[in-house]
Amino acid sequence: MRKKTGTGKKGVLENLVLNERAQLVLQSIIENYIQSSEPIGSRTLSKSIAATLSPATIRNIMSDLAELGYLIQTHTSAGRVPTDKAYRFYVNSLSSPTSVPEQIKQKISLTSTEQGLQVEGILAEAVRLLADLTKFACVVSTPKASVSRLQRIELIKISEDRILVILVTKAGVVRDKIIFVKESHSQEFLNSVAAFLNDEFEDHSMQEIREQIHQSLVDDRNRYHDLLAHAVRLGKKAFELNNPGEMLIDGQMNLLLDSHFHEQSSVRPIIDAFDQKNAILKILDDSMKHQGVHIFIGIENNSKQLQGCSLITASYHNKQNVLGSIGVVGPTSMDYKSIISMVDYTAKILSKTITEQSYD
Amino acid sequence: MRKKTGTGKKGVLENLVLNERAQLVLQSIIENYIQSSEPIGSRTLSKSIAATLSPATIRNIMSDLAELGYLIQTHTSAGRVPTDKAYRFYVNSLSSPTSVPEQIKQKISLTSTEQGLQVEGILAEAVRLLADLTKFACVVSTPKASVSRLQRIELIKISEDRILVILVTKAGVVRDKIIFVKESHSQEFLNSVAAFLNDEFEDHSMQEIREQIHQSLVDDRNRYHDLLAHAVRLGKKAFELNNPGEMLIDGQMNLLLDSHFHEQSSVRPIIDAFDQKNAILKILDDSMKHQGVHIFIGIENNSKQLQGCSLITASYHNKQNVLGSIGVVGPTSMDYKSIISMVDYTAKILSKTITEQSYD
DNA sequence: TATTAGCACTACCCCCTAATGAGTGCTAAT
DNA sequence: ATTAGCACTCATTAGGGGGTAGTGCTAATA
Repeated sequence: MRKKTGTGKKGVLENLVLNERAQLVLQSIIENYIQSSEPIGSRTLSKSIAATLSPATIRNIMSDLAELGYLIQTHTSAGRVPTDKAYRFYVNSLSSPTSVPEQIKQKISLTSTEQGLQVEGILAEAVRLLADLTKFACVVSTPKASVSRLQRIELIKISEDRILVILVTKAGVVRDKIIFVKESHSQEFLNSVAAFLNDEFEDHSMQEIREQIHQSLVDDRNRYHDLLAHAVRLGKKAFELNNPGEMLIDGQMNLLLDSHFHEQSSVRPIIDAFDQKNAILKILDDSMKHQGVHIFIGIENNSKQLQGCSLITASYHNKQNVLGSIGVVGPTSMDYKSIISMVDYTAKILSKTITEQSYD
Repeated sequence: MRKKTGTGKKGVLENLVLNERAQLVLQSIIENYIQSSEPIGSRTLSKSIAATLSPATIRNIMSDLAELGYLIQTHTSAGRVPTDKAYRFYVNSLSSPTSVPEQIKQKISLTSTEQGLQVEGILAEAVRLLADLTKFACVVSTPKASVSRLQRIELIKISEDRILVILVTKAGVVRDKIIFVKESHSQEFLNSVAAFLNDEFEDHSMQEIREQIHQSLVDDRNRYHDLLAHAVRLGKKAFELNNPGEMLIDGQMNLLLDSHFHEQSSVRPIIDAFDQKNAILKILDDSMKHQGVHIFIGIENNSKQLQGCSLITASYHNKQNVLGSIGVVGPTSMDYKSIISMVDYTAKILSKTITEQSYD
């Protein structure tokens, strides 16, 4: 801690804003640390920094930065390490995502449409790609059922008491599920029910459909209309929420092998978070609310388990709707600049690919 | 190495078969090592072993066992560690799978059928369950497309140039895929094509179907029959192999956190094997050929990457066919006895669950 | 007044050493 | 055939010293 020697002395602090030089030093520390993941000392910094400043001057600045909570020391005679607050400063100071190097752009391309894969397949390819590029763990949330709009429903009689329901959404997601019925229906009958449901609900969101069906169930008039009554009852079952695997994960292993996590124990809670899914899903959901890249740094995460890492996410969409988000989970000391641009670019390519094969 | 002192002296070796006491010692070493994963010395063993043998005697026996390749020393003055050959001996000496403790049996139950999940969902639950129980990595191969028999095919017009193909197999696997066509077909026409294909191919294996379709393509006569010609052409596309994710993996992380793998570096090749999939798939495939539990110990694996671990697998089936295998990937020093019984029991429950919801 | 050189101080890291102890192989006694 | 005894090996641990990268403070300097 640096002693203030006079009343007029202000150090790096001026109206709670870092002065320019302090910003430069902080940024330099962060960039150095991101590269080496080892505490940065004043001497090292004095060499690597653009402006010519002596180690002593830098020490003074660093001392102030430490006092303001941007830096910490692991022990007395060690160099300094950026805090989450520092990363937040750093990230905010970055403007919009920088453009991705051409050679990496070439790697980011999704070929799965050619193989007739559906959305899930495309997502799987995207998340794998991003994991390979960033060398961190990556996640992508599958399109939310509630916002997806119906393209087509099909009912197929599989056995006397089982009906296969196929739901195709405008975004190109195909969901199949089997429902059990007490009474047997002929395929012809199922066809008319399906036709009715298609007529009634095409282009409606799943959420709306469920609500309307619920409404109809309450409504007594339907009871006397045979087709309608069955349609409503089957429809209720068919549109009931089933969300198998709301997110895809890839590259978890990268975390364990990453040098930024010096100790295994620090990765453990993150792994647990992956297993439980909900904390990460929450973040992916949140990031769907606004355009562009979102950054969640360590301590800022509501989930305790995720306070040892940072997430960088971006939503993907088709022509009509925001469908989900894709993101990277890595150490707080990750290379934000390049990761941000990769996530941004990948999300854009993903959106483009999905839009191309959507049905509207 | 123990010096042979006379012509009549035989040590533990008698006609290339270990004598009873040597077997006991070896077994005891292995069981100790499985528990502690630390080299076993003669003194430790002398205490834990049932028969009363002095450390010196045990040393002699151990020396012989080492000479025969059952044990190795990490260094001169260290205790001894079982080799893969020793594990093979140990595993062979175990009779059939021992029964699973009641309290674990209760944990092994698959609830996903109640939620209307299909085969993939059941497999996912099974592999997760097994990973949780064993604390190792687990894999399961999805039913092989080639042996699955057709229950139903459905063609749904999605847009002018896209048709959604739904394949339902007797085992209850639903596969959907989108095929692209140059000329537009009406839904009615697609229905008759589907009806034709269903008539023709129900209960045939995918393999057979592909072959017959190929045959028909060569056959000139079909050219003049419009429906037939289209059916054949669409059918060809529909039945073309697409195998998204032929195996499901869970619990990879367990390996990295396991104490048996002292060094991270030893897990690396295994992780790579998971990524590449084919080596593990090969083993799962092989294990489908015979009933019961299969054990692959370290060096016995053809794949170099897998020589640092053991696999325990068992096939699962429905009433008619062997469908795939489920297995555990763990250290060569895993607790074979209990893992074997868990895999065995899980595979049986899995078979039962799948059989119940198969269509024949 | 801001910057910097100088200096005392701190604590980690690395290397060396010595002591410890678990384990072995061999031999001779039982 | 078994075991007690003994010399020997070698990993592991603890302790000590030198080196080093870093700090904070003070006083000199521009």
